[in-house]
Amino acid sequence: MKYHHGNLKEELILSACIICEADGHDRMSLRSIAKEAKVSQTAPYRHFKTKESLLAEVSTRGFIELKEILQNANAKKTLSTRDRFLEMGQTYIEFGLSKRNTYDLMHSPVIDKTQFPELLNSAVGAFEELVCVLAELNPGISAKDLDIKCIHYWALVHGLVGLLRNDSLAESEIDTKAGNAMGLVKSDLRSFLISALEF
Amino acid sequence: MKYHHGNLKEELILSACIICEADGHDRMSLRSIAKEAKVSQTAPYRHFKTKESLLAEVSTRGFIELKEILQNANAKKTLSTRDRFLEMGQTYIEFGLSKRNTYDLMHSPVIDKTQFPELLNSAVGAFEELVCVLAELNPGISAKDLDIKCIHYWALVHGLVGLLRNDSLAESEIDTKAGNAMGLVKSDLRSFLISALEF
DNA sequence: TAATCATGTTAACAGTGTCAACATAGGATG
DNA sequence: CATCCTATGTTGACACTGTTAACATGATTA
Repeated sequence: MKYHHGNLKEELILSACIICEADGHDRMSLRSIAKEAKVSQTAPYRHFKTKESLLAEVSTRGFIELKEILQNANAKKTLSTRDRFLEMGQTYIEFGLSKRNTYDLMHSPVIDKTQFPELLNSAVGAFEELVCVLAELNPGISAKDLDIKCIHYWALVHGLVGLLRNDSLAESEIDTKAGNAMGLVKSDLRSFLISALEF
Repeated sequence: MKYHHGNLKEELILSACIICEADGHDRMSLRSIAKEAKVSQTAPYRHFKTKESLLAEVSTRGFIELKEILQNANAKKTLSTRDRFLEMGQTYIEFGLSKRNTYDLMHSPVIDKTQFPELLNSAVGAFEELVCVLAELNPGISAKDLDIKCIHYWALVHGLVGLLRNDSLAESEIDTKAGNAMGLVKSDLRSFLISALEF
């Protein structure tokens, strides 16, 4: 049995990604990850200065994956620009709903993005996918208006994920207007996005 | 010196509100709150079954305050419906930015809202303020379309807060498009909301 | 007055992130 | 080849956390 693991850093990150998505980043302990890699509790400290920096790595991978699937959605060249845009919106929201805990980590304030340039870059990268379609969708738009449109739609899908993530509202047994509306949107995301487009 | 505190529950909640906003809910410990109330570490457990339930109380008060300030914004009867709507949007966003940590707690998944009916009610209450203005702003709108509009704007402001909260993007030294756009929106929130209205 | 209940206390448990001190594997250097 | 250095691992410890159990006392009620 060799003393050195050989690939510990990567294995720790992968374990962290899995545990983080399974249990939520706040329930994830460095020790449990170390144990899963069959390594001592403090071994991770040879690769990550702090727990936060490991989480930053997980978050970064989340943004990278997000960027990739957004790119894929935008790469369906048989679709019209408008349809690709809708596809991207749907893709984003589905990512936020299926990778709940990872998505949560990605937007959690426990990680100070300014301290992790790579993380910041990956986050910006995902955002810029949206800029691309919107620029294509609105030829001749001024830079300022494009910026505003980007923020608008980014906020829209991001906010929508935040709301839909709240099962408490969407699936609340209390029959509130909010609950109804949420269910309505959730059941037909595409229609909602279209109507949002036409606002 | 009396053995019984007399008003411990309320004092704990108030302390929790302060500490939570100051340090963030994840850095807040029950023990520190107990210490601040000059009471033993386990005294809070006579009033709160778990830390989560104390946080739920803090969150509830956040939503109640949010509802109040939204109501206040909507109560400025000298303003047009449209201006009141804009006022509410601005109010919401400012709340999210000034009470960062509280806002974060209110939307944090660490609290399972389904387990705290009072919290759920307060959250729905705030939402319904938006429903009111939008109904007034769009007379004769169908129930379904109203629902969709509500979700749309709620998601928009909620998402915008989420993005603006990320100082990493808004104040990033990296001169990205995202950063530029964010600063643009932040500097003139009202214009942004107006343009969002006209989309 | 006596009994009960709400509300406080102390002691302890298992779990956490993190650090210091130590040990060895494997490559670089003489 | 021998030696040293650095990367990477280990053990042990610290202060802190949420939470429970067992106990004590203040206030209320019969």
